[in-house]
Amino acid sequence: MERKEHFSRKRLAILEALKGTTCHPTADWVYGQLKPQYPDLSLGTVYRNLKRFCESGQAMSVGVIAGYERFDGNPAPHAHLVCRQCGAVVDVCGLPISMEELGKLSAMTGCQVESASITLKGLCAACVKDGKTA
Amino acid sequence: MERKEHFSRKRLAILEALKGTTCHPTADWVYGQLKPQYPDLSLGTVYRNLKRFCESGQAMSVGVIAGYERFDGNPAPHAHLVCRQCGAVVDVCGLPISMEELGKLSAMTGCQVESASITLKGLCAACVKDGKTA
DNA sequence: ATGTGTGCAAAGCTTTTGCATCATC
DNA sequence: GATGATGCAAAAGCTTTGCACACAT
Repeated sequence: MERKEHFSRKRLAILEALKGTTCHPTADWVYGQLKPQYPDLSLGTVYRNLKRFCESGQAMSVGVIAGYERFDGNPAPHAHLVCRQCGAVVDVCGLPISMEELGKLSAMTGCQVESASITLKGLCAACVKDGKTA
Repeated sequence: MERKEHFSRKRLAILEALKGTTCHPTADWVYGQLKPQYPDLSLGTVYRNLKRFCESGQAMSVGVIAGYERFDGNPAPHAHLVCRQCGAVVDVCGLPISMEELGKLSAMTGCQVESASITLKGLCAACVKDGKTA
């Protein structure tokens, strides 16, 4: 009993929308982005597919920020900065955690560390420029 | 107009419950923990106070894990490991990010990095021992 | 006394899910 | 023709909130 996957246009469109942006969108953002082109798109479908992508490794979740789950179509490990002012999530390169460190941690703690994610908090470049620092 | 804070017993109990555990509880866990001693405790009160503690810096949020927000009464910066099997959140010492690194990142990206949090995924020590590794 | 904290319960919100229908293989 | 995918809408579930009352100062 092989499991066949039907590659629907909408699924592909959702994946492309996700991979075509670096804004780490919410399900609703993807929905709004695709709705004009696919008027009969359903929000449930967006949720179903995003979840599917995360499980299959084609995408990942950045976590729940301000009540909304944020997704990331970039599979390469990298850090994120969450702007406390505008809520933007921006990629940050120069990940300072190595697999070596993870191995050390595993040995020290008795846990089995499989992956690490770094989340920074602060102000994004745009908000820094605005100078509206609270 | 100074703002007076009334230190109610329940508020103190909630804070103590949070600081007295390392399990990074949910609001519901705290509620269940205190309910026997405070039969008229309300879940809303737990939520209100946890939120308050986070805003005042007496506690922090570890984020939303499996649909529940997890809280941490330990103000010292440290990493967390989320067990993908049992959902436990355990503290991990030996934080490999320095303020120096954060400064570098700020300069490189134009952002203003204010704090960093590291979240590891894998198996907690207990689940490693059980050997039920999927 | 005054103003804050709480209980209760309803509302709010994102996300999930069931089922009939449609698309893909 | 089968089987997987989707639309629609209801359900689920955590969290928030309004209001009247109780408590701390």
